[in-house]
Amino acid sequence: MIAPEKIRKRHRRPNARPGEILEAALDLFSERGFAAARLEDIASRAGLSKASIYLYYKDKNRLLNAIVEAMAVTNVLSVAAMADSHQGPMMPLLRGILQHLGQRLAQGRLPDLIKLIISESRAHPDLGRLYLDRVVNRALPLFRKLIERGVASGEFRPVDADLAARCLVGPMLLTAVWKSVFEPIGAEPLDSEALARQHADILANGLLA
Amino acid sequence: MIAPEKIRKRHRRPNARPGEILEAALDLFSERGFAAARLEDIASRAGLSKASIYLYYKDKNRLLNAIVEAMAVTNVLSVAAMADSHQGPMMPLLRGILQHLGQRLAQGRLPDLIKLIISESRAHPDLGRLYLDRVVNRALPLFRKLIERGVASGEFRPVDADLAARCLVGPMLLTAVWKSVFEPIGAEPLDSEALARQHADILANGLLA
Amino acid sequence: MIAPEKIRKRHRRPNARPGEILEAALDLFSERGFAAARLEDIASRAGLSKASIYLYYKDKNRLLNAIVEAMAVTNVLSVAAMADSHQGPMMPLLRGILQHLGQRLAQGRLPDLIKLIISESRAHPDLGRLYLDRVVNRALPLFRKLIERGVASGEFRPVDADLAARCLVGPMLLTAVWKSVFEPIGAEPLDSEALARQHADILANGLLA
Amino acid sequence: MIAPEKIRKRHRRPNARPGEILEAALDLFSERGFAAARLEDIASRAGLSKASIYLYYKDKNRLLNAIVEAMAVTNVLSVAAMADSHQGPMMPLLRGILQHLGQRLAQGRLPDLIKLIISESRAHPDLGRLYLDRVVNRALPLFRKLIERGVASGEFRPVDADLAARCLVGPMLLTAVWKSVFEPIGAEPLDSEALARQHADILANGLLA
DNA sequence: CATGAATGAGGTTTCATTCAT
DNA sequence: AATGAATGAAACCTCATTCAT
Repeated sequence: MIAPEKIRKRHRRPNARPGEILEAALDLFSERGFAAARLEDIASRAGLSKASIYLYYKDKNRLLNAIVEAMAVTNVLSVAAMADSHQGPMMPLLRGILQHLGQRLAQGRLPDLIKLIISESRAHPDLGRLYLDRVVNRALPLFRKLIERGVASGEFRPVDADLAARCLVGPMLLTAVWKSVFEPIGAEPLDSEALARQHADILANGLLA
Repeated sequence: MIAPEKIRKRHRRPNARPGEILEAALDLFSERGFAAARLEDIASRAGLSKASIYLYYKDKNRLLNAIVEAMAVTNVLSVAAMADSHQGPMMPLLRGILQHLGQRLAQGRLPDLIKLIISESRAHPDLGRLYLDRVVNRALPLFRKLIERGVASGEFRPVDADLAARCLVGPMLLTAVWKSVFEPIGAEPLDSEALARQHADILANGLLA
Repeated sequence: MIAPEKIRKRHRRPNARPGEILEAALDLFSERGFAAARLEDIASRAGLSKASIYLYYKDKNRLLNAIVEAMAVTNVLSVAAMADSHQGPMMPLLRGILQHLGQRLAQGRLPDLIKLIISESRAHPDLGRLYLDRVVNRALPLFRKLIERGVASGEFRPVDADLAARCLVGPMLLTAVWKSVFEPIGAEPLDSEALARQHADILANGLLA
Repeated sequence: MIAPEKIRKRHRRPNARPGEILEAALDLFSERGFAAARLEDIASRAGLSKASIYLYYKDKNRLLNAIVEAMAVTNVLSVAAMADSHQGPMMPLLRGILQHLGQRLAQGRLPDLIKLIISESRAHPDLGRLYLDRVVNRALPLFRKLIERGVASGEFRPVDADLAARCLVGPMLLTAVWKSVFEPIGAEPLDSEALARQHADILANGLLA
């Protein structure tokens, strides 16, 4: 029952610092853009001084990279785990994956991360390629293989698996963009889980009656 | 005996200047991001001096707005025109629209424009809302109505038209992002027209055999 | 009879600017040391704004290099010219050279330049080697050859010409240091021309009666 | 069973710490210049932490002063001792003094100390005046008096004793600068004892045959 | 219409110094 | 006695913007 404001500004939870900084940085980078975000604002949102950031990250660019390194892998891993442990027809698995992504898009920082990648990859190619290697080029082949499996087993019609994988991902990307770009400027919120369900439905059965 | 290119530089297509500046600005803004793009680089790519940009645009922000104002509307208009002049079942129309978008994504500056919007809307909400009003909030309802029509006529299964419209758009957005973000940093090119076709196929018939 | 303050801050004597900046920079660099000298102070002493310095010199280091490049060569050249055009015994020439150096040390910026070189060469090895190549390694051999000639002709006793050359230069260096280091903090002024004369006298005849 | 070097680190020659810090500081100050030298580097070279320096010296400036205070006096004292205990003609004494200085310049930190004084006296006038009072204004009069004695006894020709004293010192200064400034950036080493001998020779007999 | 020159404002980064342990 | 962590202050450098020609 210690009064929390008694906790010192200095030496406070030293192990939590890096993560707090990353959170604040992702906030500011996705709000203002990397170049326009001020280290000072990041610092004050993370509850420390501008100079202290440099104790944890060598410079602004490293901070950017650290965000991606810290956050990028998780989502692919969880999807891969779902796929690995799956038996039986593909469609229920795809439905499950979409539902899972719908949830992550609804709750966490994934939309902001995706927006950040889109915004900064050109100007920071290393960053972009990191994401390409660790996420995109893992996730797309994973989806592609699931679809190929479905086609091979006769569950799916013979589609181009790579293109179909992108059709699968597209609406998820749209959701991420909607939540990170348009909702903050006043667009009406999007129910990402409902969209994931509807998308799974169309994906399975098509529009035609 | 004046060197002819001297004449050209000064008196050349005087009305083309603004457009050239916008092209150069879109180049630089999508390469570096708005904040990191230097007016001087834009100027030199447009073939004039930094100070001269101010003869055409009051400041850097106006330049950004001008890009969106100049380029945003076109695509919606063409899609709307296709919809207006259409008779008969919906699916062929949707297929045509997707094919049309696939082409525009393959050729023009549309991917860069979309990337720019995604990147800068948060920091420039006016810009974002402009795009939301003029493009997003025109295009999505348009698609929604087409789908509603299909549902009403019994051509389509009873789907949530708004969500379905987003499922329709998602892969097109993914294509734009791929072309403006990942291809420039080394990802393998994406055939946007093939993807549009595959997408139309899945949209119509679903994956299931 | 034009009021001088009517002269515009902008666009004034554009060709004189680089030199004015170098003068001001040498002032501040030798007063405070390179690292401690503030660009802003240099700018204000040169009569322009901090940012304008960057129109002429890429950064602080280039400014430092430019000083040495601009000022270093002159003195060696004038000494070399005296040596080239000389006939007859060596001692009068050496006397003339010392007298010449005594004058330059009394009037110009040479002491400050030398102090700058001494102070900054370690931290800026390129700078030091530039001076070593362009000045030291030209001047010392030049003196050495004059002494060797005197020894060969029998005018001088058989001395080690290289060491003797350094004995010749030593008091001039001391003068430079005295004027740039000790006079500014209150030491009594040194008559560099008298010292040059006395030095020439001792050099010729020695102390012994 | 405590690792012995642990004991050492903590309890090792507790009184040696200040001196070790001064050595490290002189290293860094003469390598980088006072302003550019980082306390952290000094600390790590002295084998302790940045904050610990403050246990021994109040701030960076005191550290600088301490160097001069600790090291400056020694050399004058030893020279004065030589002079006091001397009998007979002056020239052998001068020769001995030069030889002695030649040795100190070859072995110890004297060149770096002199370079430091030259570099920092302007920006730290107290430091400069300290050196002026304790060293320069003791050493020069000392030499002057020796020369005056020689002149009075008829051993030396009638020279200006003050200027001659500076001629005596000049080559020693040159040696110090050479060793602290030019050798570290690649100039060929100078044999300070040989130079001292040659200098004594010229000083005694002059160049002329 | 066009631009070279100039600058004010602002951001990143560094570092001496302090504090709590 | 010793130090890891934290920060305020300051300096370099950049760049959108303006001015005079």
